[in-house]
Amino acid sequence: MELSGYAAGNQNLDAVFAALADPTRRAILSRLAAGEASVNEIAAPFEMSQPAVSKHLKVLERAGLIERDVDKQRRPARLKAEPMAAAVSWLGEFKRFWSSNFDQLDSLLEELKKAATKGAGNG
Amino acid sequence: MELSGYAAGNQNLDAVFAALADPTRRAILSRLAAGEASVNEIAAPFEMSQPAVSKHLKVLERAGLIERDVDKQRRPARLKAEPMAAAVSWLGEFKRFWSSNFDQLDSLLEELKKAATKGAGNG
DNA sequence: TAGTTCCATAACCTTGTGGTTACAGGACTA
DNA sequence: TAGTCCTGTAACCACAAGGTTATGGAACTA
Repeated sequence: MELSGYAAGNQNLDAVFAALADPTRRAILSRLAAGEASVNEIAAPFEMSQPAVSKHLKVLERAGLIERDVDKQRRPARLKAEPMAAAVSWLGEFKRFWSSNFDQLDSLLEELKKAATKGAGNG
Repeated sequence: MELSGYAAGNQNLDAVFAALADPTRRAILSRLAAGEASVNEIAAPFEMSQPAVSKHLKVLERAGLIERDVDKQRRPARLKAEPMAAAVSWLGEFKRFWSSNFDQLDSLLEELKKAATKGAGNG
């Protein structure tokens, strides 16, 4: 049985969590939540060279957290948050250890997981 | 004021996500969800030396994900999952990008967060 | 006391990570 | 065509990560 929909790619959890472990990359993801952005736009707020940012984007891309487009000379990055669901799903197994306030979420989450596993293409 | 309960230590997210990025450490956490365990008990299922496991435990401890006890010669490790809430809270900002199935969680989660911030010591 | 078990630490090695500068190449601009 | 902008890649460096073996110390056992 196990988890069939979310948290299926246990393998990818390594890459996802590792990608999220860097504050620059988390900031990039937050920025991309507001819409896609070119490498220069992404790099602007950081005191860091453009190649460094390109490397971070590569890490995020390998984790499946972003996608790259091609718009003439620009390679805009676009948020692709689905792998986060796998991360949250894994963490969800520990919900009962966080705080009893979250216990109420447990049944709801399971219902939603079942629904997603049955019907949803989620991507 | 800021976020007092969940997601308080943005700093610590680095350590938490980094700790979770290793499959051995995730397995250790899963094992500890069933109850505290000594180093040898933890190390048993892994094809890995005891010092290697000790190192992993140190990483988990620095991330705040486990605590160590002292029971005679044993140093049992105990799950301490609160930092996971910070991780989930950060990831929660992206919920709307995962799947529309999870939209329903949004308001509920916020309510719970407010309640936890007000009253709960969560520790 | 002597031996054994449990664990931490030290020293070391290999690989990965995060940063740099230098450069190349595609696509606009004049 | 020449120049400039945007981006990726290569080469390099410092350091952290994950593993090993060796060792030492505290506590139980005989």
